[in-house]
Amino acid sequence: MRWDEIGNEACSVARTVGVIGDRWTLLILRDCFLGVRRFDDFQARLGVTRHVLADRLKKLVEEGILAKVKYEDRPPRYDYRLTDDGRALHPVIMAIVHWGDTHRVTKKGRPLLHTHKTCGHVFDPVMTCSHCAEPLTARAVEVRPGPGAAA
Amino acid sequence: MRWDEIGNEACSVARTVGVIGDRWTLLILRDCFLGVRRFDDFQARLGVTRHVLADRLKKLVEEGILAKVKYEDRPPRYDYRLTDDGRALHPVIMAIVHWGDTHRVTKKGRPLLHTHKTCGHVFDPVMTCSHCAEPLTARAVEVRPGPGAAA
DNA sequence: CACTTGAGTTCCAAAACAGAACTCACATAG
DNA sequence: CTATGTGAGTTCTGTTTTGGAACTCAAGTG
Repeated sequence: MRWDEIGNEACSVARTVGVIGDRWTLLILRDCFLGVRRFDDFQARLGVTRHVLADRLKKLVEEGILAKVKYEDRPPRYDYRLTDDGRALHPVIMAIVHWGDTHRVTKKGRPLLHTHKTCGHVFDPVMTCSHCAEPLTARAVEVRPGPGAAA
Repeated sequence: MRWDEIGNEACSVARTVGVIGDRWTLLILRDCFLGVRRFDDFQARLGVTRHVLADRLKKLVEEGILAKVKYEDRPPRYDYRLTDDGRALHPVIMAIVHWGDTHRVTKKGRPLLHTHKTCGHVFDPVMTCSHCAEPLTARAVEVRPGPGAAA
């Protein structure tokens, strides 16, 4: 399989990975959620080559994850902002952060702390069941083919 | 920045991405959670080259995400199983699946349905706050430097 | 003995990447 | 009006990483 075909797979993981399953793309998204918007800021923070950054941003725009917005007319300047589809990726980034925070800790502790504005407390993200609201564990989840399953 | 240096970054996203932030690696993990254990099964399901598959499995074992377990003595045969650290990645995969299910749907519907054994219902994963148990939104989360923040 | 299975290795050409320099449009300073 | 700076890329070159296919090895099967 090649990467330009992965969007056609039946699996939702494959289709999502086709959009965000690139090392740099995930780091770009992390920075987007931290408020980074401009080309040179991404480049300086990530240390990615400008070449690759331009390519990834273009793909994210094509996929509707980021929007290129003109923020100045003369000279024309654009920045990249999360769309609603892009913001919907927040749980993915939170899940990734949390795994790093709990399974790849350094002696110094966590690099970032998350505060929930709604309740005002520092928190960890917890994956729960939309029906009973209990925290999910891998073993408590059963997977069955759905209507869109492959033949 | 090159990939062999990313594990030293202060950011938890970077450290996690250094472990699982590869296209094939995420698909391998998806299959692990679906119960796939053997080299040839991964290869057939993913369509990845054997070369790359061997490399990714080796890295996952080195990282402690998978364990290589002998399941037959003569001839010696091994399979790959999730460790506890690996199972802790379940929320990441669930978040990815859910984004695909909701933002990259096909007319046919979802390829897989998830049932929560605890409550017996088909569900969606919901990211919630460990403190107040409310569902999280990107805008309700405030990020501040923690003890392990970079200088 | 010929064939199959599981789990990889080896080889080569094609694609992606890192690093650095270069472009372009405009703004500001001297 | 030349010199410098800024934001947002593009181009160039040499190194890595892939994709695809074939090959190996150890053991079991007909």
